Amino acid sequence: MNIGEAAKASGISRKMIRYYEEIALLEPGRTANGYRVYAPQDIHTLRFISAARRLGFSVPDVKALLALWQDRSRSSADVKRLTDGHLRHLRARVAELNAMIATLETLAGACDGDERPDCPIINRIASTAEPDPA
Amino acid sequence: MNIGEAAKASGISRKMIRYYEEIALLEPGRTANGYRVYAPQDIHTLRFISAARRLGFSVPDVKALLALWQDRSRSSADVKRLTDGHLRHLRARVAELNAMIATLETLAGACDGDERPDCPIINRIASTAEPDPA
DNA sequence: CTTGACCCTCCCATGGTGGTAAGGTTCACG
DNA sequence: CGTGAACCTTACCACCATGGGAGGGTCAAG
Repeated sequence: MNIGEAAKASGISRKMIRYYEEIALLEPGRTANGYRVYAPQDIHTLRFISAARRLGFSVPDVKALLALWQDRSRSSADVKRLTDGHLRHLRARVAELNAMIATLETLAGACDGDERPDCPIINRIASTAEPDPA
Repeated sequence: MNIGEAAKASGISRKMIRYYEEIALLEPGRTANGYRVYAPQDIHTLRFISAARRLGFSVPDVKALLALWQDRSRSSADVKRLTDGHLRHLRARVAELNAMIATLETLAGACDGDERPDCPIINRIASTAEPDPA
């Protein structure tokens, strides 16, 4: 299986497949002329990577997950620990984004959105930016 | 005002202040020996940038906001349009993250987290990754 | 005059992803 | 058998933000 077919089979671009190899997430074989060859197990690994990425795991986390996956003597506690850390990260990010959304919704709701220059959104950003009264 | 003082006054690192200058968000003066000099207006601009970044606006968006801020004949509709676009982006991102969180919470909830290898989290990622039955 | 605290520019790294250029290979069709 | 398309290879560059560091200039206080 060539890299092009592997890309189709895994839904990962050729570029990213080469990148994942570069950072040692997988190690496909090579033909005599240097072409990468993907065995079914490599495709499975690529799809594992893709699934983990879709769950938002960082590439280093994916690397750790792959190692755990391939380690038959892993403890599920390790997987759970990694997942819980990732969940904390995701929840923190969502909280940040929700705070931004709340502020922006308030401001946008107060903005007339007409042809006049007066705008609470930009006023708010500018006033937050005013020099310290100190 | 030197870059160090500007950094303290704006809460933006020296590195980023130079970067913002490089991408033409501001243009401080220079002393004879090449040191950057920040006027009060520059500090205000830096703080504007910081406030907009904290609201999650991308640097290109911040550039547009700065231009609108400095344009006394702007229409508030332009500001609102930009903000609404940003809001859509934020909401979409939150929805993605929430979907990941929901899946991961379910899986983590079903994972014993003990010393045994069996783990629904990794099983799920691996089975999502199985070859197409096709 | 030395020392320490600044400042300068230039390069490198990250995390993921895309592009592109210059070259080699393989295959099917004529 | 030749040739062109469709692959493959490596090696760069880009993005967005941000941080680090090297190597060197400047300035003020002691």
